[in-house]
Amino acid sequence: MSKTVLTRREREIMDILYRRGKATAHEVLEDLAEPPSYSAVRALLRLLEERGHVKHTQDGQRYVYAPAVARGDARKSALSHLVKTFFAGSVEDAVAALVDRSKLSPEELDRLSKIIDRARKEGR
Amino acid sequence: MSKTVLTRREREIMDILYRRGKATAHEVLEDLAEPPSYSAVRALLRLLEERGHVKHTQDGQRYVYAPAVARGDARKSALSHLVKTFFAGSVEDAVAALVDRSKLSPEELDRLSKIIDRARKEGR
DNA sequence: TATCGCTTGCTAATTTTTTAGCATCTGGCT
DNA sequence: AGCCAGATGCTAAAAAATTAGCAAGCGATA
Repeated sequence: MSKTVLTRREREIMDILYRRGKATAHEVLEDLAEPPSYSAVRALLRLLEERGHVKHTQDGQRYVYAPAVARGDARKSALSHLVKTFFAGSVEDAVAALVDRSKLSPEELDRLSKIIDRARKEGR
Repeated sequence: MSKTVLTRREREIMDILYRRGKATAHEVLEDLAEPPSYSAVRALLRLLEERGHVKHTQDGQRYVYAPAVARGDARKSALSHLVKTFFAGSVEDAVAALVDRSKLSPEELDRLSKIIDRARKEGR
């Protein structure tokens, strides 16, 4: 398993890739808050690829980068880390914080109820 | 505003502090997966304090460190970052993933239903 | 074909992070 | 008093990350 702990810039770039799904070096550069040079971004992407965090496909003459691990898996591990770190492992508390903190529309709340009901059924 | 992006070690240490609430340098060292020297940990803690991420209180002759920003605020910002990055801003999707991914007991599911009901009432 | 605009590959230098080690202080114990 | 254990402060060295710059390839187009 490759090193899971990323450096600052690496983390920033991975986040952008997860947000966009995929991106060229230029697009990554655009999204960086305090952008370094274009060269620096390319170098980082190359490094990330070397370490297995990212893969690229060729589109015409340029590279399009995407996270190497599926969005779903990344979500799972990010969630589990967050729950462990900030909510002492309590999923319930985490959900509560999410729901409380954001103004959800009645429709969204209904859908959440459904999700919970479904979990209840699947559970037995 | 102090720099919000932490280095690798800094992030690791902050996570430990959030998990434990507070900790001495020794305790932080214990929890680190690939621990450096005790000196290194102390140096990092000092740095983190200097940059305002951490504060310490004195207990007898040793320092007890704790995150400088309240757990609640840290939760909020971690959640919001995660939702933005991995769920395209959809709180609903994030909650769904949390619920799906973890085996919750019927009691927990009931409590979640209540949380949602409450949000519904507060919403109008 | 000549050249412009875009790309990548690579290298080397700078900056930042990370680390260890030593000096020092304090409190308890013999 | 003298000594030990355990703590901090500080500094300098080592390692890693971050960056810029240059060489070179490719395709479009004048």
